[in-house]
Amino acid sequence: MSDADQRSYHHGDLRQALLDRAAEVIQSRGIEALTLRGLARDLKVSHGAPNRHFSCKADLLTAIATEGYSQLMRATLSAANDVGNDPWVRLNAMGQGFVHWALNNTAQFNTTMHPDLSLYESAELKQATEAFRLTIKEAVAATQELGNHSEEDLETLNLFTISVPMGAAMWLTQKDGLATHVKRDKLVADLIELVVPIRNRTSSLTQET
Amino acid sequence: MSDADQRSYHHGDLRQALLDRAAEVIQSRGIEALTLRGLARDLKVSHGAPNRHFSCKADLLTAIATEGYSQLMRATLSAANDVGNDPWVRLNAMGQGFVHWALNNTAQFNTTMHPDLSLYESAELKQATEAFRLTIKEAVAATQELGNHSEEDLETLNLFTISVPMGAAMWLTQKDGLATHVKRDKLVADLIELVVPIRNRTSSLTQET
DNA sequence: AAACCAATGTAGACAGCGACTACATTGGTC
DNA sequence: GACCAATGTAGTCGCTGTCTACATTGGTTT
Repeated sequence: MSDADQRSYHHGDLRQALLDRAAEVIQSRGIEALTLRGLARDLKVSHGAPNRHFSCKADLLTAIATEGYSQLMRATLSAANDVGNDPWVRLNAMGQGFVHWALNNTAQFNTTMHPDLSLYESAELKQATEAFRLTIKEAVAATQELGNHSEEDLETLNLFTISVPMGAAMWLTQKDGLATHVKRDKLVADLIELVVPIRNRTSSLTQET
Repeated sequence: MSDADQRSYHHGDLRQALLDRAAEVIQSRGIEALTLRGLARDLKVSHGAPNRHFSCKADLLTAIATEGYSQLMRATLSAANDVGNDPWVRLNAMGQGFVHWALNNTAQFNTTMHPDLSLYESAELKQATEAFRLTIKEAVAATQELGNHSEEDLETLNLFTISVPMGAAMWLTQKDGLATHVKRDKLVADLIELVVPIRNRTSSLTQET
């Protein structure tokens, strides 16, 4: 027996191990092929062990989705904070951050957006979803106050701004997606530029005066 | 026994009946809750009957998705043909047609975009997907030739144009989506206007001269 | 009209799965 | 050291997908 097999009766962090392994399975064989018993086999625990952490399969998927929205929010906010205080530049970065997170975490992204989960009515997932939406909405509102599509209804502008990264992520994460891997970063940058233009422009902070 | 029960040994059109019932089940209980045996029970046929038309569950979902892309293409082309020959006006109508089809056929839309299906590698689905993409791409190219974002790469512009309806459909078809039912049509129209503006503008066909 | 046959339905079997139960082991707390 | 909640194990049940053998049908060929 190798050292790896010398586990104690308790796994230690089975919950996180299940989440991690689930993402791998979804990535390679799809959400439908994910089974709690399969995860248990992969992690060398009994078939009932996963139920101690997730009451059912939908509960596991919901946990992945909740974490997905949380990571998505962190990724977008992190991208914004990397580029300073200009609301336009920040919003642009957030759009790119959204798409890049989706492309780098395909399985989690797909699970996060799985339409079945809204039927499960999880309070945690709902909260995470709302928190993310609010983050985007505030960023959009900040640019609108500076004159970005100032004549548009905020709801419309918000939907527009969030639809482009979402739609792009949907198309690009598909197999045989619309773009090759090489030019992906430039494509994403050019795409978001069409929604939140920041090139050939002095800082809005100076324009603001 | 009622007349409805006086069926012959053969169903008549079990395949289409399965597809229709599947959409209903997905709508009300989600893709994960869809079972071939459940469909068989609902349609009063034996549990093995669905296998004569769909070799497995993935095959059924793929058929729904294939039909979904086909309907999506017809819906967008139909919307374009309703508004004449101006490429901008047509593309605008196609965007709205996309979103409206998704909102009116939520279950089919969700199934059509199900990420698992790309793992199944169906030739028919691939063909339907490509046909739809080509339809959009040609419409985008037609507007670009008339000067719509003429400086942009066609691939970027295509992704932009198709991402907005896709992203909007994803958000709006979710439970607790971003918009209420009443203002939905106006919201969609305003949204697409941001991507393919046609208001306050004379016909591009006259501008073309 | 009778024979034929591919399409389509039925019935049974099997392994795998989700979900539940009773029981076992652990580590921390009084 | 006793206790106990958290966590893992093992067994069971009904349901599912999928396969196989068999039954029924309608259309085609002769």
